[in-house]
Amino acid sequence: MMRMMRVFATNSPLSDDGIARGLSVLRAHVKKLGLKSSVTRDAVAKAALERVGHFTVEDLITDIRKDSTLDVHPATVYRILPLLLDACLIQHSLLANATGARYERLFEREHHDHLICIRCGKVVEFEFEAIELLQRDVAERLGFRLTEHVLELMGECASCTRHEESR
Amino acid sequence: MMRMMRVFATNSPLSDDGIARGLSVLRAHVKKLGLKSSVTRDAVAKAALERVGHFTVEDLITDIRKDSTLDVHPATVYRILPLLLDACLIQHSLLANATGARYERLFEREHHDHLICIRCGKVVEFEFEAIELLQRDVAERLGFRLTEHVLELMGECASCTRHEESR
DNA sequence: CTTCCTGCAAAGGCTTTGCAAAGCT
DNA sequence: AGCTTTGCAAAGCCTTTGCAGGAAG
Repeated sequence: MMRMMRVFATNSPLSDDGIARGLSVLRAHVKKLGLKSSVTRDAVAKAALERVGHFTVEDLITDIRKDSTLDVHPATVYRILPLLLDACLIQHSLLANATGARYERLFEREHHDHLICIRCGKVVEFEFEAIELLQRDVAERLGFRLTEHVLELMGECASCTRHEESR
Repeated sequence: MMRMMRVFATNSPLSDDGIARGLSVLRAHVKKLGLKSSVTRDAVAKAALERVGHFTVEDLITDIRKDSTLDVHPATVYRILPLLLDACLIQHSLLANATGARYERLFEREHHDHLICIRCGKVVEFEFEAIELLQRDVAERLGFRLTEHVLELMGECASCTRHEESR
């Protein structure tokens, strides 16, 4: 009962080994589809796996440019992302009010939901088992086989509330 | 305990009186901002209030064209929607995987979350108080003042599951 | 009569697509 | 050699913005 809610105040980076495992998963997935691995695909996957929080297509391109001499075209990233999604390396994350698609790493991470500060944009990740259970309960009662869910809580974080008061 | 979960299998239409009340709210809101009412604004608001489920900008334009001789330009609708949001007549609804912005009526409706069939797209609306309570609990524990939330459950509905089995 | 609203057209993001050149196996 | 992948440019959506004419108070 004590560990029902876990809080990931900071989303931790994936280890080098983890990144290597992720790349293997992608290569295997690509091969299974009868497609080919490539330097570009690996670079995009690596950039995505290295990212700590939520990211955009542009973030990936910037990162890749920073630590290699590659300059990957946006269109190419848009073509590679479905592969990463398919291979379960990343997932969509639809942070409300954000323009453009956001993603986040899924590989070797626990499921979590989001608590977003509407003032400063800070994102706290959490998992609350009781909520998960109730969600399954609702779906079942309504005759659905639950496969996925999105839960985003929006509000004002403690420090933003404080700053407001002191004004 | 018996009424903890309410299910709105069908989202019911707003009565004519309700629509009239909605329009009054909009007019008052517009006046408060020092702006002007107009035939176009009323038409957009009426179309939005009459809508039963989730809708897009294009839906509204189509509806207006259908029951009046007005032909409202998209740019105009995009300029009117913030007013409706502000006046709490409608709210954003970010059904995952949908392209383009979606809205739904908020005026004279209860809060609800969504259960979406990933096969046929059916949307069931529900409210589960226990989940709401836990959400507030999470936010509080993490120092947030909760103002809003989005919960969407995705899965396969009973009839889609049946059809699958019989294939 | 003054101010705001609307339609139109153009411009802005983000994303997708067609094509030819480059890269793998 | 035969295939996939990539970069580029163009096109596609959805949405926003500037402007001039029209409506509201």
